[in-house]
Amino acid sequence: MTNQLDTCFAALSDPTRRAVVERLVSGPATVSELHQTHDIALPTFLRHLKVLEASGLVRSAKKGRVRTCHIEAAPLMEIQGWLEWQRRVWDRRLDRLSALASDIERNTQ
Amino acid sequence: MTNQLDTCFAALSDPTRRAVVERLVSGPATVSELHQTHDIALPTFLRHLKVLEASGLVRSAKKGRVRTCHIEAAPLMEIQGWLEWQRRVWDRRLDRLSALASDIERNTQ
DNA sequence: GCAATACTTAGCACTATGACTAACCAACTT
DNA sequence: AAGTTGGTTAGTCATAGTGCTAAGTATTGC
Repeated sequence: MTNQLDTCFAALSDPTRRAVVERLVSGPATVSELHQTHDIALPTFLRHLKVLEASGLVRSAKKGRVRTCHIEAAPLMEIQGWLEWQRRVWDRRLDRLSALASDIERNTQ
Repeated sequence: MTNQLDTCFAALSDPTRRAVVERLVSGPATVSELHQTHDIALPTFLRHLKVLEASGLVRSAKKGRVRTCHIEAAPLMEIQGWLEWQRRVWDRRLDRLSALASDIERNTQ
């Protein structure tokens, strides 16, 4: 069961790939444009792009000999959703704890 | 430069480890409690816990022979922050695009 | 003190990841 | 048509990650 969250989190665990995402949120770019700012061999960089595509975070299309990449919002939102869920549970727990604390305070007065 | 984001995203890319986080947001638990619900060998499971600790997402303390784990909110918030940042840039871009679209519409009328 | 409990360490196997080079293909340019 | 550009494939290497078993340590309970 290889989840979308699995591959997305994995994709974002690499600084090169996060940099690509950071670039793509402000608009599409070609492979060479993206590659320019990274000091690694092109084939290596391409593998990073493939990881991003496999995760669904990035899509691309080839026109002539140029491949243009753009970001896909949905997977990012899925991650946000997961985090939001954790935060909610966490917050509820803190609430319970502080409620408990005031209870104790009241009873000891 | 091994970033906190690197290790946190990597930690969360594994379903076993995400399950641990999901469990810990609702309160601390011991190693065996956490292990119970996972069908893997204890040493293997312990390595997952170590990955979580190394990332800063989980802290633990040993009392007697029992180790109790709890979650740390800060790293989760750092991830949320990064995502939020991407979303903001992305949204701004969409705004610019739709503004451009209405400009064109106006000019062609 | 002996046994059970709760981890912990060490070591092995296998797969996956991230880097490289070399060579290749396909589409523009001149 | 020949060369340049933009991307791709294939193959190698080293390291890191995930699973296991077996054996060890340190508390706790009887």
